Amino acid sequence: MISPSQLIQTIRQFMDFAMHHSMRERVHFAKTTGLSMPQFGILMQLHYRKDCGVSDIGERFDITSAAASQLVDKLVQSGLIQRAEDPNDRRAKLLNLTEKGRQFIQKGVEERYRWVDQLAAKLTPEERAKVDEALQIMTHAAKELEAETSTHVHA
Amino acid sequence: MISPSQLIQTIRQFMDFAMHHSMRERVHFAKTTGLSMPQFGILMQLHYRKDCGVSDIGERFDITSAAASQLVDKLVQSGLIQRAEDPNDRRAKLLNLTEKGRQFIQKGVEERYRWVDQLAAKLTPEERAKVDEALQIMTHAAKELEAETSTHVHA
DNA sequence: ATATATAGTTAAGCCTTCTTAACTAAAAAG
DNA sequence: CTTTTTAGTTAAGAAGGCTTAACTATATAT
Repeated sequence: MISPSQLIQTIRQFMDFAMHHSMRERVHFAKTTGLSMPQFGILMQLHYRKDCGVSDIGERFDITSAAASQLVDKLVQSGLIQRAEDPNDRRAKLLNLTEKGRQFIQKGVEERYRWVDQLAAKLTPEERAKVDEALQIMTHAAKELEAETSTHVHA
Repeated sequence: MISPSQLIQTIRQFMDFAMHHSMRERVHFAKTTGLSMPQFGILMQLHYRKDCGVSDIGERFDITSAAASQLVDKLVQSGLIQRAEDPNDRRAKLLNLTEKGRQFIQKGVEERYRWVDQLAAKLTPEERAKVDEALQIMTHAAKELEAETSTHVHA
């Protein structure tokens, strides 16, 4: 019987490792592609969520909409994201990755997940099965959590 | 039988979620404490690795030693890290968190891992056991990988 | 011993981000 | 229909990060 606090400890420990490595790869990828970290962050946000508004970006990164608008504009000019008018609310914009932006992110995935690949290579077949199952459980829980939270927001 | 590529896919998917949430919490914590992201990054690096040199910081974040030195200096002046002379090489510095710095990081842990707590709460006891085991396997593999890589560097 | 390389600091200046404030346009509320 | 709120943009200026270049001090190599 695993206590919740032990589990949390285990997850945190792994997340610490994962964050540490991801951050390095994130920094490196941004640097080699000539993107600033804030710009790269926005790209990743749009990779994760479609149809963001400008103020969603601001909220996500704790900056004003003005700042978000300026950053977004640079990415639009670089051709990495597209800024369309929302047909349901003509004040609002729908931000999304362009095809170029998607390819850009994709190109970085290999590099950004090099650590994951190395990690996976170290596991035995039985370990692989266990890890695969566990992380699918976690991902599933994460998706549920997300669905709940977004309904709470609407409520 | 889980193929390596499926496993990698599963890990990446979870890491995507984890990174996305961690980043938000990271940004928020830095903002509320008045730290810039680069400064917070250095703090986390020192949380992770003791006795860093200034140039290690530069290497980690892909900036020049000059830039690293300036950022480090600000954190020293805030009393969050200490910069001692390396007795084995009097040119070099040993950077470490101060007690204040450690408390600072610790205070942020609760906030930064709120998502992990929520996630853990959604699991059944059996799932907890599976996830705990799997992530311990991963953390173990990560530590091994780290040990290997650092010996390769010395070789 | 002399020369070279390494670790770090400092200063000048550039560039980006970010904020505030003023503005436009559309939606929602009265 | 008027007023108010909301979404986003623009411009000016402040703040911070980053680079280059010049420098000090220590360690290593010849």
